[in-house]
Amino acid sequence: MAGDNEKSRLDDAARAGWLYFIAGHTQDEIARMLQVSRASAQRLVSLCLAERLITFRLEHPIASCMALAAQLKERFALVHCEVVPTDPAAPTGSAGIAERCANLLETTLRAETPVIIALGTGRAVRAAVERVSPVDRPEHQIVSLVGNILADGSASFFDTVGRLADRTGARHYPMPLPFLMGTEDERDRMVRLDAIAKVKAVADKADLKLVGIGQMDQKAQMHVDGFVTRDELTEMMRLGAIGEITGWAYDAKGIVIDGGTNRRLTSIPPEVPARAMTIAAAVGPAKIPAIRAALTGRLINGLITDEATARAILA
Amino acid sequence: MAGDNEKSRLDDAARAGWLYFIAGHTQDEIARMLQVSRASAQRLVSLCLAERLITFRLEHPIASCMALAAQLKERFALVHCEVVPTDPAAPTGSAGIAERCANLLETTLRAETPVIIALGTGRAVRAAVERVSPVDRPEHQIVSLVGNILADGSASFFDTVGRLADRTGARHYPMPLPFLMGTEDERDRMVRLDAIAKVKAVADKADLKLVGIGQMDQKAQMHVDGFVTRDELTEMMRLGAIGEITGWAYDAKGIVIDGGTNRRLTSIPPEVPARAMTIAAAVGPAKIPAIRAALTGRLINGLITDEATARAILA
DNA sequence: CCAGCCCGTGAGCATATGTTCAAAAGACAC
DNA sequence: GTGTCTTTTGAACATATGCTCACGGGCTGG
Repeated sequence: MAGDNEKSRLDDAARAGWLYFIAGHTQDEIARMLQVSRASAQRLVSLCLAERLITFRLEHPIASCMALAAQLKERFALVHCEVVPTDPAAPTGSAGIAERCANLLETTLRAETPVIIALGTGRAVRAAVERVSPVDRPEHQIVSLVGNILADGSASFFDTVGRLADRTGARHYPMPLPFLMGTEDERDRMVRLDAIAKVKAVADKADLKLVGIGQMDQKAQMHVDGFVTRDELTEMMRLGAIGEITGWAYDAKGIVIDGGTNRRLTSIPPEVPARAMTIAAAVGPAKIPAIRAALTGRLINGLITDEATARAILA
Repeated sequence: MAGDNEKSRLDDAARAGWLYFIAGHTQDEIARMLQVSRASAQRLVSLCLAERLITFRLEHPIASCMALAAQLKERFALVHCEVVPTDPAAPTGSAGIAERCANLLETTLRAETPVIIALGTGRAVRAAVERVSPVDRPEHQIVSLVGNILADGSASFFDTVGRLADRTGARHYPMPLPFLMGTEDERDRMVRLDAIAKVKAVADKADLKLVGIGQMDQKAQMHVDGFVTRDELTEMMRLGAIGEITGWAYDAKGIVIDGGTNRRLTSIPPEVPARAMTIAAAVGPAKIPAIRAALTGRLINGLITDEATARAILA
């Protein structure tokens, strides 16, 4: 009659689970009702959970976001992942994303010990920085991962580092040099300059890197914003570029391409696989292959995105 | 922006609920994740429950039984109610019922202070008694609610009192007198006999009364078992009888009928509404109207039945 | 601009829950 | 039966949860 015992044990487990979760009794009460010790009642409730006799259903848009985040975290071994509900009003709307990124920055800035935050460029990062509420944390350091001088000599308006430093009083290290140099040789000489090497040294010690992800297609932000010419873009696409992080173009496997603009790029090169907390903020159908590749290639170990994008990445 | 706050609060509640119930984190961990105090995390989890953002589903036959029992308890203000799964192998099978009744008896017998248990007759009660495991409790008392001599002078085999007393060593009070007397007058004289009056006195102090419910139709057990003749049965039906407890016939409203065999019945009359714990064990489609009437008329304040019957009673 | 109200907060405590461990109860082979 | 092995149990402790209360920040209506 082992089956019977087994069965009646599960029955009791179900009863206990019902009384606990649905009727809302304490385990003490349940113990009395079922004529067992409290410890046994606890075991029954555990068993009910372990045997999956009881399931939880969360009736809220957030639920699927949480589930997607957990899946992404699992699948790509991320240290951090957040998925926000897709705003039906603004499908590309990164409002939620920006909010979460800002929150992440604030959390990091709230740390007792001095921290170093490295920032990429792009609308997502910019929006995040804009939402950080001012706090006086002069002991922290903010460092740029990307040169912010355009090909035409003008400064990019994505001065994320300056903005964040404004809000915190932190020491900051912009990269006052062109995004792209004319030749590989020029780039190599430039990054060896003492001032630039120092910035790199700080960036290498960053506790948190927050970056955007750009897709490499005809509408690549990098080109639209004037960082690269159409020809340069086309060449990178020919070399297999599918996305870029801080300007570093990579292919569908998330491997950084050796060639094209990457050879003339002054940005701090990504660490592969990412060791420091390296979080990308990216949303939108166009960016999906780029995000997936970045995750696959371990260029990042954290992601903040929206539900629709998360779903597509996992699909 | 009140709506926004409201919404984001619910979002957080949903997040907290997800992390708590689905991901299985502690509220402390959740507090850290959501950047709030532990107390607030607790409030969010509560809110999630209060707003019914999360629902529990118990995938087990027991679940519906528990729900039905709770409904019956609520609807008829019962002090005790148990619903066991209907055994598909034996639809009339009272195995589960007997088990539960036996358990109830054992629990009662386990009491520190001396208790008085009153028993009715019928298969359900008999089966329950058979399943009680022997314990030595001589300080308790077992008393019969029903005379067990049939019209033909033979003893009913439903000697529940004797059986239970055997198993417990308790003092017991059978009712060694005919179930029905010839006339009302004879009955009145009989129940005034000192020996019988004493039994009644004990029964009136009973802590637990366990009884069966009989339907009053052509297949009434009371008739089948030879307690009443076909004519007597027919008369009671004409008077509106729909069920009986310890022989006392009652109508569809659960009101004990004044007339017919009830006037010649020696059984201890029911207390209406039931004050002592008065629990009926009854199963089966045929008994449904009788059970419902007994519940409605407060002839009983406890019920042990099966799922199918419970569902029908509530329908 | 200010006082007053009110909601939300966190500290601290009472309760409830989860876990460990030694002992009892069965199960099984002999 | 009898001894051994495994399983289950309850006591005791360590954590986690729920609740109360006094406080503070923000909104509202002068």
